Amino acid sequence: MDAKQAARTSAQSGRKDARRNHARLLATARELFLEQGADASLDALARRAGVGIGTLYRHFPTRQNLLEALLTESYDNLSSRARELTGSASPEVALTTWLQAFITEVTEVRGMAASVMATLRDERSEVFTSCTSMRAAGEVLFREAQRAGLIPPEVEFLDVLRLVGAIAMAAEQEPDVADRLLALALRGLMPGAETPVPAAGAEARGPGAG
Amino acid sequence: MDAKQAARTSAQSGRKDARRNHARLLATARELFLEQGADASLDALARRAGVGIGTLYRHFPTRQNLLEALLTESYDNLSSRARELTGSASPEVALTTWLQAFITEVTEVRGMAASVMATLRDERSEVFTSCTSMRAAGEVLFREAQRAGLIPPEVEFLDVLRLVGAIAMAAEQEPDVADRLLALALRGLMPGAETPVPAAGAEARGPGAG
DNA sequence: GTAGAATGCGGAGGCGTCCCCCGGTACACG
DNA sequence: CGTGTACCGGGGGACGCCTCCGCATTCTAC
Repeated sequence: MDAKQAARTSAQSGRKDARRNHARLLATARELFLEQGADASLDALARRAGVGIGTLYRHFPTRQNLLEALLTESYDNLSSRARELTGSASPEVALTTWLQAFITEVTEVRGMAASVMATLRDERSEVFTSCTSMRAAGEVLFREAQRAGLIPPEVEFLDVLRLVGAIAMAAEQEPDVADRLLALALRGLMPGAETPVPAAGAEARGPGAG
Repeated sequence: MDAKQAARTSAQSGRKDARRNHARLLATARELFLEQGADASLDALARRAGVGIGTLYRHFPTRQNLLEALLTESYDNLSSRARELTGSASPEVALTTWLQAFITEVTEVRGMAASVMATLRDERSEVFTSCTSMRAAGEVLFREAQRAGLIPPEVEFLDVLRLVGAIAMAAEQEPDVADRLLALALRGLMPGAETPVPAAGAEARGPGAG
């Protein structure tokens, strides 16, 4: 039985104590991680939840497992948020508002943004379903903005999420820069430039510039 | 004696063995962190450097201290890189090339980007001098691009560094997205939009979008 | 209600890491 | 060459991670 199934199994197990402990651990984890960040001691978590350490590890064999369970809730929040914003008269405001919400949600627990970045690319993750839903819901907003001519057609939504996720990682250390960085990312540093970025190999003095 | 002074003292101490151990530790740290990331075991570092663990902690009381010492070298590299690129016929290529170099340099050691973000804001840091030089050298490139009309005048260079640092943090997990994210950040998601980003409080459905 | 089986619980303990601390030692200085 | 000082080394306590297994609780069948 792998980690993924372990978590799922105990969530649906017929035994009452197992379900209760599962719920208790999840709630306590959210509380503790909010206070201390995603690297809080798991021993402390078990203690605070009033549960043996063995029980914690049976329900969530890895810390990542625990984070992903919490992440699921965040993704679901963001999904409904996106649906609320869909069809807005201003696709621009809708998308930027949602991206702000993304950052806020993900920044709440210090260290969570890294997990977000991980789940964005890992298709085998426990949270893949929630993550996909969120991506789909957000992409609707994105397409609306694109249809309105606000976003160049060749931009990929996944890259946008990655960029905003990167901003969230930075914002965990310095919360007040989140808005400015998001604004900068949206407008672009060099909006008018023709060459988006030179080829990665072009580390020399610059083609045709010497 | 605080951590900052401890490191500085041993770097300049009259004693030969102290200087030798300092240099040895620094070289070994670079080697080990390149291999294993910035969270490699410090016991292992001392062992590999052929030095007692106590010596390591006297020279570098915290892991952050060690990272910052390495960071100094990176910052110095980036400074000279910027100076090489200054005055290029294409300010656009010069700046983007330098920003790429920034990401490459900072991504080399897994976990370093977080320290970079930290030193960008901490004026009391051991590396503040190097960091400031680098910022100044980079800002010359930035101003050239601004003078060429490539960058809106109200953009702040520090925010650019923060954004690129954020991309670097993300790129540590997924190196191949660095170029795409940088390109996206340079052009902007919504280059033509008028409202850069709604006020942080505007979490409602969207003004006038009722 | 009861007995047996299945499943989950709990925490001791092994391991690795971090970091403090102090007895001993090598070096600078006269 | 002698002396004091600053540095060296590593033992050891504290803590966190995770495994393992005897015991308790819950479920199921009758």
